[in-house]
Amino acid sequence: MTTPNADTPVRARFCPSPTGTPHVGLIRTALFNWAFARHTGGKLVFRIEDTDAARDSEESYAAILDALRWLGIDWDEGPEVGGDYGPYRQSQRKDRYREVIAKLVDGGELYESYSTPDEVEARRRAAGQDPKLGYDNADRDTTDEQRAAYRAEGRDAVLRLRMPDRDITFTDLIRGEITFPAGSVPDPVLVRANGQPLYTLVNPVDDALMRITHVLRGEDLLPSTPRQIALYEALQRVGVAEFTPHFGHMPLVRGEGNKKLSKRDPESDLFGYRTRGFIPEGMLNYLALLGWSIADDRDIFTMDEMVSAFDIGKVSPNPARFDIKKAEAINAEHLRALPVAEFVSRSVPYLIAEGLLPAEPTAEQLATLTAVAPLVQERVIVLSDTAGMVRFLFTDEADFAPEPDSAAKALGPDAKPVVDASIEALAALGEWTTPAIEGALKAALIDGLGLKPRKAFAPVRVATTGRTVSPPLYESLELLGRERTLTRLRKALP
RNA sequence: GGCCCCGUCGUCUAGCGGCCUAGGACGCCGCCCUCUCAAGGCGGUAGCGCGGGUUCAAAUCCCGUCGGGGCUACCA
Repeated sequence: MTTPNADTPVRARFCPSPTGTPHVGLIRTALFNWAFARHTGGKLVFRIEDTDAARDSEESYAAILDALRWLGIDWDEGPEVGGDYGPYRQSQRKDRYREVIAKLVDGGELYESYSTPDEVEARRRAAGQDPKLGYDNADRDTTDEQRAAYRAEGRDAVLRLRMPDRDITFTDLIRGEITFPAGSVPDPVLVRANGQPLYTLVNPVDDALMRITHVLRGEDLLPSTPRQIALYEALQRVGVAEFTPHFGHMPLVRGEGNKKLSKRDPESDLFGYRTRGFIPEGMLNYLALLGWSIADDRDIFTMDEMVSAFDIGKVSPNPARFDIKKAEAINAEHLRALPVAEFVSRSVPYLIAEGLLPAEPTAEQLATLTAVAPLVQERVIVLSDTAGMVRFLFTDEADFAPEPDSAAKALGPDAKPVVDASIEALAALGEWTTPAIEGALKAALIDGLGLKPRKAFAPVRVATTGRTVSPPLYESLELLGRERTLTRLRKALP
């Protein structure tokens, strides 16, 4: 088979069909194509495969663009950026398909098939075979007379590609040599009876017209490769394609229970992660780990690092399980690596969503947030966690109340002496600073009441921050201010 | 059923014939640090599916077997 010359510039592509919300497996495919294109200095072509009007939606199309832009996966040709091989939405390429179909028909590469699915199944059963075997190539040699008879009956024909009568072998970029025996792939339908081209036709045709050199896609498409190779060869014979691209089949992303992560599975929803506060750096880094590794002793890296190190040949052929714990750990690492100002600005939308901040936070609110940010940054794994950590700073006294579980643990009757002593010590405090607060509380509770630190600070923490888990106590109190601290301590116990 | 792919700790992986009494990461457990929780540090747990070959030597090569997965539409 004719493959691209080694010096042909790389043209990879990402071609989702806009059905449903973006799936993490789909994004992983986009990421690897992107990294491959960037690493090789080639182009990434982005094409929308919207040939199924019944399933495609404009919302889904917009969601895919949103997803790629959020993640920073950019494309060189495609929707909204244009390019020399457009249009890049298949729904706008109908005329091209018509031309190609005509060439294939003229070249004798396609044949009319009048068998209905029911008839094929009946023939399989009659022959004692499993209907799952699919089409039986029965119409390959239909005569002109027979065709005329079918048409006279009012039947319409689909157009099928005649599969070559030989083994089809290709070298997969990830898996090595793969061979499909002759006769194991039935002649595929390329054009519907109503004249509409199918994915089986338009996907390879567009790859050919767009001069795609490398097809990197999910392993689920591996079985369709032989018929695509056969089509490429036909396209070359009729002068539409110059070569058959290289193929690389990436391992599937699995969910619980070893099955392919389904679109229906909430775990597969990319935007679910964004809503929780995964950041692009963390999401991408984790997705990259699903089948690829940058080194044997490191798994945290930036996309620049990925691009310079990426090698499609080093992608693992094994299916990978989407592990939320690991994803969270990776995200947390990237979150901690953010400059404080960046952490703050990325947290704000989540705090607004939680109702802790108004749509237009004041300078004072932002200053408070910036002050606690370093304390919370290393305690959260997703940005939405920030809300729980800073709620105590952005809640009015009238609305403030410790979380019931925490109150039950730390604000029982035996907390009274602690709270009273704390109020007394803090009210008398000269300067309201972290060291002063620490000194006052330790003197009053540890030295004064003779309590263990663990016992001493829990009531104060819960009374003022509302939770047993909070940013460091003295710093939190300093930020809260003396008046609010004392108010909360006084209201802490009935 | 047919065709194809895959098989190293629970999970993701490194490993491409000797550097492996198998390395890293997440998880989990313990210790240290400590005002809570994290972070950080230290330590631990746990794996080459099985059986044959080839070889002086196999996680690495070959065959078989078992197991898992994918595809099998006039969807993409």
